[in-house]
Amino acid sequence: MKPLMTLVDAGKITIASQLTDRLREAIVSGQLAAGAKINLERAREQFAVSLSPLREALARLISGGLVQFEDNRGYRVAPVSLSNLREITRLRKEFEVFALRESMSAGDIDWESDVMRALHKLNRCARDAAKPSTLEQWEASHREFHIALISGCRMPVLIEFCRVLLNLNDRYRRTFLRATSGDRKVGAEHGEIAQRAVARDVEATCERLELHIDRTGSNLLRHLAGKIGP
Amino acid sequence: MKPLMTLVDAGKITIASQLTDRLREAIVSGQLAAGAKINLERAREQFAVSLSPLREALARLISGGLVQFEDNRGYRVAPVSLSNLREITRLRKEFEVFALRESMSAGDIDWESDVMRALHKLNRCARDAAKPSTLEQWEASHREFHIALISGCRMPVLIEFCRVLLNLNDRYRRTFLRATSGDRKVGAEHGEIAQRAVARDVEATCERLELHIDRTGSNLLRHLAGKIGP
DNA sequence: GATATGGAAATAATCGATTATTTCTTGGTA
DNA sequence: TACCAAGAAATAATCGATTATTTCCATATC
Repeated sequence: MKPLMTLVDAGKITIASQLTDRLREAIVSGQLAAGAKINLERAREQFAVSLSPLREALARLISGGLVQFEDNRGYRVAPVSLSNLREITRLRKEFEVFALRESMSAGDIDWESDVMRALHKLNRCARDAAKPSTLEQWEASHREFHIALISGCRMPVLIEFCRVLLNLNDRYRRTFLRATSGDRKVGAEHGEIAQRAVARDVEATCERLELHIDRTGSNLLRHLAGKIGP
Repeated sequence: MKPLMTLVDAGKITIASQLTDRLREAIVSGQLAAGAKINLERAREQFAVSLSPLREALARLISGGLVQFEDNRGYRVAPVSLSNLREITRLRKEFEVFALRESMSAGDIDWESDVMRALHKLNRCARDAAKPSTLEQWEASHREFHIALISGCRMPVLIEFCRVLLNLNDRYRRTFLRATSGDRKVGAEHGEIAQRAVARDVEATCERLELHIDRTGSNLLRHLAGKIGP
């Protein structure tokens, strides 16, 4: 019996599960390059694990769209493309706005509180381009904020879909927009969306989220086109 | 070199990949009961495979929503519930209709042809309750038809999401509606949707697909409530 | 020169055995 | 009886070694 332990770490215990998180982070952060072949032997050494948990972790990442697989040819990091980024942006608008609308209709006080908590945490994250750990912290808080917004909808499958889209989107931002300074507008947008969401100002909130996703998506597309287009 | 082989089977070669398909089919067909724990040792024997490909196949199925996993407690078949079925129906309406609308806007002649081909194949499937293989064939054709409808949208991520929802939905139908006779109305609905889709009669098509999903969903809900409710 | 062929090296896939963790059972105690 | 602890059995997780497949390269052939 180790109930305290369980409560304290509450996290992934097995190698395969830890590795799943580490690999996802490595891909989303751009540490593992888009489109790159994943050599099992080298990955095994790099992450200091054995083959079985490595394969299991990679298998789990396939349907998140971050890893591709082909029989007898192994695993590779999913490539990036303009069309993929366009689709992700389009789907985020469709799915997240739908989920947010549901949240405002079904969310209770706990949901409202979670949104405000996530907003506060996000606002308190100081991004210091010199310290990568602060960037990672901001990314985590940012993802949590967007998930918190839609978590009132009580649709676990939908939330999971949105989480997948957020991961895919974050990879583009972290890989191709790394140096960007904190873009003042974004912070203000988050605050306004959160405020109006808990106030159940449905149409205005949805409109603003859609605009927010669109604006950040277009910004990303511009940068990406500059890097892989010409 | 085996180019002919590759062309002929064009399919899954490794044990892990074949097993992924077999396990998905076993779950969707109800052969593996919803909510049931998956004992690795017994599964290993039942499917006559070794542990590594078994774990890898199960890992791949997690994010399709058919398999759940917990560290050190292993894998289990995802449970069914009224709320889960309600969510799936809701999401299918939202996303399949969205994808169909896009298809009608972006689909080319190949898309139209695929739709008509899938419709024809589906119509030619005679369901004989005495012959399970005919039921399986119908299921495959039915899934293919719904995928063909939305495949014109050119959004691979969205198509994959819809495929996941279709799998989840099919499990409910195959598990809780097995004995149902061919329900005449459904066949007519498919035909009408396909015809109007290729005619780009956007609003009428979307309306009918939404109704189709809603009707089959409600029917399922009724049956399911009768079996697990009281 | 382009293309095919054979074999070696690299890599992926699988297996059987071992280790770690959980679950079950039994016996003790308040 | 209800609760707890210790040991045993069952099960999950991991490892190292083996097998199968692909990729690469040198050579031969047209």
